[in-house]
Amino acid sequence: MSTYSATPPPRSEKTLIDNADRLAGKTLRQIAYEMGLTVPADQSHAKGWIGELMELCLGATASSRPEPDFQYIGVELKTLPINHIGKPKESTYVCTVPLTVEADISWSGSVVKRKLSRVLWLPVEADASIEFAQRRIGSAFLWSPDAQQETDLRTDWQELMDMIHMGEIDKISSQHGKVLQIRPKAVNARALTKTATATGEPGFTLPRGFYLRTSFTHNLLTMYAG
DNA sequence: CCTTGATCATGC
DNA sequence: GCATGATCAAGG
Repeated sequence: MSTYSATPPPRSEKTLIDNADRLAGKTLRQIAYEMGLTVPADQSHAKGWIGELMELCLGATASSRPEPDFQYIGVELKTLPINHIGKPKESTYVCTVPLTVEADISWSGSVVKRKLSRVLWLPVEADASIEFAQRRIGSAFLWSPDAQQETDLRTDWQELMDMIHMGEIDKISSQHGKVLQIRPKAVNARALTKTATATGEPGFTLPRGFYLRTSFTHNLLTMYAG
């Protein structure tokens, strides 16, 4: 995505919020025009476009590294597609699931915890009845997990990672996990990656990702955007 | 209508 | 292939 001018990386949360506030109420078409870009005709071939546009507008820097989008202030950016009744339309991708056994892996050292420790949530209209370019950005809010959310996330993460370390990745379905689930995250269903196995021999399985359930992000909306 | 499993684009 | 940004689309 090339553009006239990317925003400099924010050095404070206030700067980030101020920048996000200036996007609120604007349509994708307006924002794209200001950035010297064109809105894709078909979102099915540009699934991550809104997120990438918002990264440019807000000065995200992490690129494709497993680090927070705003490196100086340790904040992750997540767009949140909202349907016609104000609920999240899709689950939220968090990060890739590590499938090989690694030393000293713990919740406190996990990528899931790091990424979710501080998040700028940016609601975006996503109802099918609204033309893609006419969809508006909503009011962003900064979030950190409260005690209950942290417990739920840690419990799910631990349970899922325990299964992986036991070589049981192929027993994990998307129904595991109260708030955090594991689902495929691959180029297609034939993709393979190395995984731990019960015998300790290397195995191969479909690459997976951690996702937040829509019930979880809906709760965030009611807590912060209500 | 919602969830699950599958998929699209991009940079290394 | 892996990690980022996610949504699509079939079936329950």
